[in-house]
Amino acid sequence: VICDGAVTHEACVLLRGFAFRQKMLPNGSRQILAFHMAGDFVDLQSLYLVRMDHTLETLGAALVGFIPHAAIKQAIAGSTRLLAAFWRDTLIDAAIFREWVTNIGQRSAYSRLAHVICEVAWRLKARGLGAPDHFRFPVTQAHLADATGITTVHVNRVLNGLKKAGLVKYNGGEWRIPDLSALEAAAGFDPAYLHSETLTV
Amino acid sequence: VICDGAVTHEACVLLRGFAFRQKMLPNGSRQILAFHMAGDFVDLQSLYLVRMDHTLETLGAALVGFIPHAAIKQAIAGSTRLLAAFWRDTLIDAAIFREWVTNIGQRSAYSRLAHVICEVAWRLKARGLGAPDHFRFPVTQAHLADATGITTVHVNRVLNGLKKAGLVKYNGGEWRIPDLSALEAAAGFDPAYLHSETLTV
DNA sequence: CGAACACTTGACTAGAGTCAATGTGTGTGG
DNA sequence: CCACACACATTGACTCTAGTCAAGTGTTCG
Repeated sequence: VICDGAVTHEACVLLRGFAFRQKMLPNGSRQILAFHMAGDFVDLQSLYLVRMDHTLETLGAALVGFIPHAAIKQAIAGSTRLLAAFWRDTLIDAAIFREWVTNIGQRSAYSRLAHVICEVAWRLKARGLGAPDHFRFPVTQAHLADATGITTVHVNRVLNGLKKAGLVKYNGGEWRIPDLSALEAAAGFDPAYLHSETLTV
Repeated sequence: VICDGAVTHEACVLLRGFAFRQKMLPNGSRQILAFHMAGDFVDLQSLYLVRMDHTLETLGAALVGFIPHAAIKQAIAGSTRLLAAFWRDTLIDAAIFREWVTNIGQRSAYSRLAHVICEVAWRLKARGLGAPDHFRFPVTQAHLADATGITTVHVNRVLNGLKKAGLVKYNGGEWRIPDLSALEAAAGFDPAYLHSETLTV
């Protein structure tokens, strides 16, 4: 959707489907920085960070809307509440990055994977997408590998471990989580960082 | 300075010294999320993310100022430029978190350490603190370990490797970098993510 | 049908962790 | 002023998690 290094004059919104942000390294490896789902104001940061420092890509078919920066700035100028909501949105993004740093830096491969799945489950739930224990999330194991900083081979093994432990079931992009709290325990997941508490605007 | 879970009504600024953000995990391990230096508006995010999801701590002696949220909001309401500058600041923080995710997720211990040191060197330079090849940065090896997601023992070994390669010299919080571009090469460092280009307010 | 892609599995390797001991400098109190 | 404690740094020996290499097995799709 938007490439690393690009200079943009409009922000984009994910209307349907999924997307993710990634950085490519000179040595060919890739780090996935975040996953996005329908309803995410994916690129608000471009408002003041005009040159992209990473790439935005969709995860399968998706519908993306673009809004000129000028229009957003005008809307913000007219509404303190809107400003607060938008700024807050970018701050939550940052909070999620912080949690990812922690996830990748401190947890075992097993917990890391569980954590990423928990996050997606929670965020989808918060948005009312999919059932509480069953949702669509079309990632390949290679995506999960690059998101967690482990290799695809190891993702495969660890994911099988999670499956054998009865914590997740997945099949072609369809995920089932029979017992979310058990998965959270395995992940060391604490949803506080998602800041989904009532807005204090 | 501010503890995880706390609810604040003022933001803080680092006037002198250094600080860092960290998350503690239930198992006792700790992840350092960012380092801050004199002049950083350390806690602007608290403006709209009132409950802290991590802890802010100083690195040795430091001077910290507090500004009530109400005062900031008032100032922002009166100046579009100020709003842009502040928002931008939090967005750069997020950009740095993204780079850290990449750093920890994809690079070797050797490059990771080099990368953290490069970042500090660049940010100090941008702010005119210390000489280009010589600065003060009072971290212990344990701090570096928790920042990069490796153990203190391994930090010690890797840091010795960097020292033997002639890339860094350090002594009780004093750092010397004889050849920054060589260190950058070892780190795979690209300063683009710091977004220090001229402000486009 | 065959190419491309995702997933799986096994065997081997290596980078980093763990455990444990020792060194070194600094500050404090008797 | 020395003894001691403490925090930080260093080193060695061993272990283990995760990476690498390589060979399959589906499965989809033109």
